[in-house]
Amino acid sequence: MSTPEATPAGNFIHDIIDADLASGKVQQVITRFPPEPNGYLHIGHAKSICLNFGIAAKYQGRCHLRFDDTNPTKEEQEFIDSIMEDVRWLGFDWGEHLYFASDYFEQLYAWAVELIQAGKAYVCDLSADEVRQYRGTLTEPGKESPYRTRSVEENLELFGRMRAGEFPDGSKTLRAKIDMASPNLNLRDPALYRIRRAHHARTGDKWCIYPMYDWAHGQSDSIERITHSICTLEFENHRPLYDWFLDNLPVPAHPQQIEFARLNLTYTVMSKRMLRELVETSQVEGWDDPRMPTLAGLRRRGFTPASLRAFAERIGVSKRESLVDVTLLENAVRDDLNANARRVMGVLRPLKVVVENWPEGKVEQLDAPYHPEKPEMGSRKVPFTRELYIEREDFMEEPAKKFFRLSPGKEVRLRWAYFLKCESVVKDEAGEIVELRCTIDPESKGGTPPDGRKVKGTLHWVSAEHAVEAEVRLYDRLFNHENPAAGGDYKAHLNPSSLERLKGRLEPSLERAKGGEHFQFERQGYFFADPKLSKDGAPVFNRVVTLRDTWAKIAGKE
RNA sequence: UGGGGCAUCGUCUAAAGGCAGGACUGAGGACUUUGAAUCCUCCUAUCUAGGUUCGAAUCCUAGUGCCCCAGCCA
Repeated sequence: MSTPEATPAGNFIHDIIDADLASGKVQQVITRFPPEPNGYLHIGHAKSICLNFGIAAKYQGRCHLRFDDTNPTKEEQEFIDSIMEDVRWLGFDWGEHLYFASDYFEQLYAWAVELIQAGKAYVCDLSADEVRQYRGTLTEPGKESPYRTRSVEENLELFGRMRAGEFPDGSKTLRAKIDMASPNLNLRDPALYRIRRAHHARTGDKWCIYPMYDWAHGQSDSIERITHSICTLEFENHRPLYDWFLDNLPVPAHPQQIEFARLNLTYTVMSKRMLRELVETSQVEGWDDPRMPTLAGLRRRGFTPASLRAFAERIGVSKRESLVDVTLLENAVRDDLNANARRVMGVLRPLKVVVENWPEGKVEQLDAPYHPEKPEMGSRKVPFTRELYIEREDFMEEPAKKFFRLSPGKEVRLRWAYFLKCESVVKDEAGEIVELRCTIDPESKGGTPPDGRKVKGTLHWVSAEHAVEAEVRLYDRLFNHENPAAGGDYKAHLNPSSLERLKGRLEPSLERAKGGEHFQFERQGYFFADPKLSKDGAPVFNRVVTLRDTWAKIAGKE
């Protein structure tokens, strides 16, 4: 069991566990994360993973990884693999406690037989349509199935033949005999088994009957001696059924189901259906597209496991449905990368600068520290030459109020280099600025002139001759609506400019950047060398998140 | 309209009858070789109406609003 960081800050589930420990109801806390392998994990799952593994760590218990693989028509090995990879990447370790609900199929079958013997389950021949008719509605009770009164012997025989494959798919179900008049629809004789000739990723063609979620989940929890079975709010209505099974079966333990509110994040969608649709309709480049809220996507974008854990910690856990502001996530990754990412310089939209008083051909290697607060991170050399690029938006011919970057006659500092003064502006026939003629103060080498004069602006820059050209991908939110799933047509809210690809001019050290490395491009944001796209000597950078931009705020107000 | 849940700053989330606290956001300032980071200051909340109580976010009553449930999905 790994424990990434100490994580107190309690929630209502911790309170329940504290009470159970205090009363002696449980000695060791055991939780589980139970994904269905029918899709990729997303940040909502990360909340659950952090909760369950976090509890195990806090109480020195353990957390199992259990795949809820009871529906072979939807589940695939690809998803099993990706889920394990994602949980590990997030920083959690289930040790030897990897389980599959399908491991329990035999035991589940035996319990079903016992339920039949106890007169509490029966084989029903109603079609799916008929079952729906018989179920009643929210306000009216259901009708009992005509097959409800079959004898134990007949049920046993029929159930055995269901398993043996004697009946066609969908022709029969095994149902619990509970109460067709219950106001809780889950208790109106729920199906336990359906007949489905489908190849299962783990059991192959051994079975043609498969257990339903409700029948499998609680018993699986019990087999694994889970003490606290934590799930999302929509399963609250299932808890009476969860308990009914455990109360009516000779199970080894009766775990406690606890529900919490799932995560919703602004400017994205979280439903598996919608995410799948985005992938299948090529709105994104795949499950791991850096704009996706999947763990694979966030990982490729450059989010760190620590930042996701910190985010989970900050949003807390409760039963209130909420829509968490995505800036919380963005700030979590800024915090992590601010502390740990090397600073480098890269110009995204270049504007040429000619330093008139710098000799042609002269190259000076200047020392530039990698982190302003962590000298132990070392430094690299950046070449200074007569022709440079600066950021286009760092120059204004007619400066706005409070603009203290470069403009005609004004002086700024080039980071780690010299003070630079703009002498004149060169334009093309169309009136576009194509070049700046400037001079530097040779006395100001390193960035501090001996006369002690100050400048308000410091600019990043790169030597034109030495610049490495690399693809830089500027990612923005996938949707331009705070809650795209709310209205119905979420695709109408897709942000058309969620990806901008451009050719950056980067400082030479970046040519050696390896896929998987993080950087701060100073004054721009945090970037990540895409592990999938980067090649040796040809990195591709994803923008994880911009830096906070006070200037944009000021400029926006003017 | 049956049943199950949930209502606290803009957003999340604490407070188990005793000063409504924290984080993020926002506003202002200090510092700054990143308009970043850091530091300081400040603003903003108990769904409504009654009741119990010396005292209510918390207990009671009656409302209101939102979410979930009619898969042989999970």
